[in-house]
Amino acid sequence: MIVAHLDLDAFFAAVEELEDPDLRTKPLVVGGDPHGRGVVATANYEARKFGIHSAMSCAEALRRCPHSVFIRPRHSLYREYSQHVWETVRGVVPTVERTGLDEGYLDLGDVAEHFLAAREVAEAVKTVVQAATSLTCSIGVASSKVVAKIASDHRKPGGLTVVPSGHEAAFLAPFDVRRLPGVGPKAEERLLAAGVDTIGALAALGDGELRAVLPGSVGRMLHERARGIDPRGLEQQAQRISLSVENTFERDLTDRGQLHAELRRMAERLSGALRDSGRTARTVSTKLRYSDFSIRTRSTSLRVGIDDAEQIGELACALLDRALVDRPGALRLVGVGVSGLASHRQLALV
DNA sequence: TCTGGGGTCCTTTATCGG
DNA sequence: TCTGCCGATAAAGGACCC
Repeated sequence: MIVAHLDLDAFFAAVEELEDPDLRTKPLVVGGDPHGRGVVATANYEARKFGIHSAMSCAEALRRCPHSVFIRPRHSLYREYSQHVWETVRGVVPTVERTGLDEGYLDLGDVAEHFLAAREVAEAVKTVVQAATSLTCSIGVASSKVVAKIASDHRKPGGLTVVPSGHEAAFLAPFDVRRLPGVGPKAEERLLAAGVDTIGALAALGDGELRAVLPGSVGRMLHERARGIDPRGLEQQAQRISLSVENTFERDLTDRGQLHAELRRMAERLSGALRDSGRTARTVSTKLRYSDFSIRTRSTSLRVGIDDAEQIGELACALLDRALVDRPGALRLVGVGVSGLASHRQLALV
């Protein structure tokens, strides 16, 4: 297997720069309101010089660089650019698995029989993407998804990193363990506490130590990936299995009338999305986030699918009330989700 | 005054019928 | 009647990703 991971550089910010070239020389933050509770979605490289990065609160970003330009994300615009990018990529490499608007895997085994040829194909992809969209990307090429993904991030922006087969473990070894996909804040904390700070150190762990630090199937999988072993192939684009809407309030809310009104607005949006796609949902879930950031969810399933805003809203409000009886308190966020989706016309009995 | 919004997948626990 | 146990399914929570 020869697979490439392609990642568009600072995608949202790069698109905004194309739309308004004056932004190119300025620190740019695409995200929420810097005076509210938003976080940074993407910062351009000018802003990153000030230590601003994704997931940072916008208030913090403003503090670090008071003359930053803040822009709200324009997702439909990014979708258009993304579509153009991936159409262009498919012109060179037909088998592609998109994993986000701005990233995906390319099957180079289809078009190159060795890593030397794969490098040239990857160069060609970068060139055509830049020519077609003026966007730059970084690409990693390797024998597995996990190695390709880390390689694409290795030399950003605009980088190309090829890891020939046989060199996977040595390539991965020096990186911080947090760089391994699947290691989030929790796993990182456990690993660091056990003195495991690099991917190489994780790879070198014995079975017993591994089970003590990261028990279960997650631990085994991460241990394998740390050695560059990753059996995943490219997948077909999967169907959506859930839809949800959520909103964080400017200030925490306790008023049930206001909360219900918010849920009903969200139900309207979900109903619209369901109807637009000709689907119904069997399960409705309500999510609550309290002032202390803890999360509760309540869900209920019906025997038949629904797409009606009234019904979804009614159920969502009832679930909220139930949750608030179990645990009263001020809420900073509520959300509604639907799952158990089925297509209208082809009610396939399984 | 920290900490978004959209998702997926996995694990644990509760519940129910046999 | 009481008590496991098994398997299925729903509900809830948690971790993670972009």
